[in-house]
Amino acid sequence: MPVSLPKMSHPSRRMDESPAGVTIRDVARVAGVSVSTVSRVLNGKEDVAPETAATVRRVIEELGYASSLAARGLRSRATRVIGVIVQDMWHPFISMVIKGINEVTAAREYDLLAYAGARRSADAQARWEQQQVSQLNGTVTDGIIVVTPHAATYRTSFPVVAVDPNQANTEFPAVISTNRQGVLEAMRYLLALGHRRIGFITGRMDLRSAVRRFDGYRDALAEAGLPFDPSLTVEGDYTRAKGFEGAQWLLSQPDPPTAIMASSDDTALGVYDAADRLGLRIPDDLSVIGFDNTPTGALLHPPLTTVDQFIEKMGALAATIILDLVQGHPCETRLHKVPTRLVVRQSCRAISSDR
Amino acid sequence: MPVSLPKMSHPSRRMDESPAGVTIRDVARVAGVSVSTVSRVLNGKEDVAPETAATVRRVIEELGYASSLAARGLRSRATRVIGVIVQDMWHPFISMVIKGINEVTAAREYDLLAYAGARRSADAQARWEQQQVSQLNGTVTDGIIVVTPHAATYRTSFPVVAVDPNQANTEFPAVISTNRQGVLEAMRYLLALGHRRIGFITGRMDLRSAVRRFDGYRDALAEAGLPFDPSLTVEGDYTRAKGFEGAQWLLSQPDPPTAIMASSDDTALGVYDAADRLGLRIPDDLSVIGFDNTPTGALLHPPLTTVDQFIEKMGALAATIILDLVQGHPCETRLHKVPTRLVVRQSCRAISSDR
DNA sequence: CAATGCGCTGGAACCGGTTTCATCGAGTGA
DNA sequence: TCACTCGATGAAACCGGTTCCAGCGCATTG
Repeated sequence: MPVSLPKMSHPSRRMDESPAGVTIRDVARVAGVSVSTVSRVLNGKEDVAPETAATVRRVIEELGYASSLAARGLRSRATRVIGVIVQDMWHPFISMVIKGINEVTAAREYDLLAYAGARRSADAQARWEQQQVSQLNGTVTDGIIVVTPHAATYRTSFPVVAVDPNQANTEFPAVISTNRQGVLEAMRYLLALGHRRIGFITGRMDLRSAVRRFDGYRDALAEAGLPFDPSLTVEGDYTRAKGFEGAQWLLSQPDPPTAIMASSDDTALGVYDAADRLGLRIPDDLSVIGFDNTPTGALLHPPLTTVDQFIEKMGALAATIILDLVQGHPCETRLHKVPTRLVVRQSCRAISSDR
Repeated sequence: MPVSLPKMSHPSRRMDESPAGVTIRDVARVAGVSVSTVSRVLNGKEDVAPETAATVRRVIEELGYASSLAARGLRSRATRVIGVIVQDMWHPFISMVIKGINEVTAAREYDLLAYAGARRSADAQARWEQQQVSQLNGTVTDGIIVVTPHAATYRTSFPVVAVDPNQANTEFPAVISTNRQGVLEAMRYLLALGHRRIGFITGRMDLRSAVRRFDGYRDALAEAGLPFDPSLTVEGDYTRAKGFEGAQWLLSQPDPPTAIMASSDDTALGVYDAADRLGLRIPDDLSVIGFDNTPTGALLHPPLTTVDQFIEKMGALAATIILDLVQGHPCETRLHKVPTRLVVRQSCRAISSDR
């Protein structure tokens, strides 16, 4: 080993500062082998002498070395990482999707990386989303799952799957739930209980899911031969506050509804608030159905009847698809629908026959 | 432009496949400039002719180019990304911490990247955590916030902050809440209401936070001159199920407690379950206090009195610290405490004087 | 008119890994 | 003994960017 090498390297690595931590070259130097050999040991290649491998492994342990994710992915197109691009990591829906994703990725020994950007204007969001996909992929992740409400109309050269996208026809595979069908079944249940005046509070109508749920409401009325009464529908945005507002308006009309179909559990929560404020008892004076089946719904008094859209299952399905895609199996179908199911609890009651 | 270049590049980039998407070299070639110039435009350097910059920007737009996060971070030590290392991204506590972090990072125009690993054995977890910190840093992120219950005793050369760490003395700055003080104040409240037999359900006792809360319980008793009765304490693990079990055991004792201090809101939820099962009414027959102030606590019947530990604020504080660290401002104090506050709702009642 | 300065640009080194290719030494069969 | 094979290893190219440095053309100045 030349004398000049330590002289050059020590001052710059030990004394001054080590901004990048310990690198593969440090390991190679200490172990007295080349970087190639260290790399081979790291990746478990066959043709390394056992005792050499042992030495290298010991040095790696001593120095606390870990290979840089970025540098690795740069050359060899295979990090074992799946990326998820979201807006709000803490939102219950997204949180549950991520949980579902993680269960699948963890089982197949992939790591999970969720990316949330600094808040931007609404129109910049779509471009940003595409940017992130490009930024992460080809370098940091093997495939990406997009869970933002914004469109996904651009094309990419690497695996991407969308969960609950805004557009119906995306360029890449999408996982959605049967929004229309879910509301349809909930409505049939209410109609079977004898309800005829059923109020509806919409979701964020710029989102496709909200539109489809509204479709389900109207289709159910048509199916039952009831007219669509616009005064029984108010616009919401999936939030509790809007649910409260909307329900209060609906229930203070001259001929108020006997049941309210809410577009989300949060919205249903707002309906509970309004009923409480107006002195109405659920389900005696008012039947309520939500949508999502979030954990809190079961805790309400009375427990909320709701449409389960199996959010975790959507995430799990998206993860399965992306992993198949990553491993080269092409995806046959573009649109994957996860069926919804009505969860009957105690927030609805059959209407008395005197009406 | 030589004829051979397009001939060489087209088949390999357009026809066959483009695994890496469009690179900076593609942009340079199409725009007729060097990669250096494209890089300068990307980073908004001054000394580029306006018309050249405009051309490059147009080409970037046309090709939908986005620079690779990994490659960029490799050379220039500055991605505007903060990393968060967690176990379960969907856990309410962690979810709220992330929300708090994101509010600060977004305001200062940093992106956020949460990393969750494939599930590993408990002992492998600590090593894994250190691995991830090394993997991400120096390449992908500028600084890292660790939000895992596991220790954090290793040393690093780059900015790391821990939230609610298991160990009291970590190598790097930590953000914790005043667990002992929080229970202490809750207990004073119960004692002021006249309760003398107060049950306690612990958290996961391998976690420091649980130990400190237990300390608060005993200190409050000592302060009031009451003896510590071991039969009034049962071990839990922060979950609803254990809360149910523990409360059921406590309440079926010969001389049951009139109030139960639960180590978490989830645990308190289990206490509600047990009370319901045993036909006890809250707060008439039993007073309950939780810890955390999760959103669901306010939805319970009756609304849960609990100790707010300002989880979001903990995240925000951690983010502030890490950003200061990243920007070179050294951190004066090691341990940052976020004070707790008692949130009084309707799950407690003054005990009748006949006892 | 030559020298200097300046705005702009391209070439090349570099970041930390992986991968291909070449080399070296030992064992083996003719 | 020599050519050949084969396992183990090191040197160098490469991934996609950034940044340092040199060079070019042109205007200014002594």
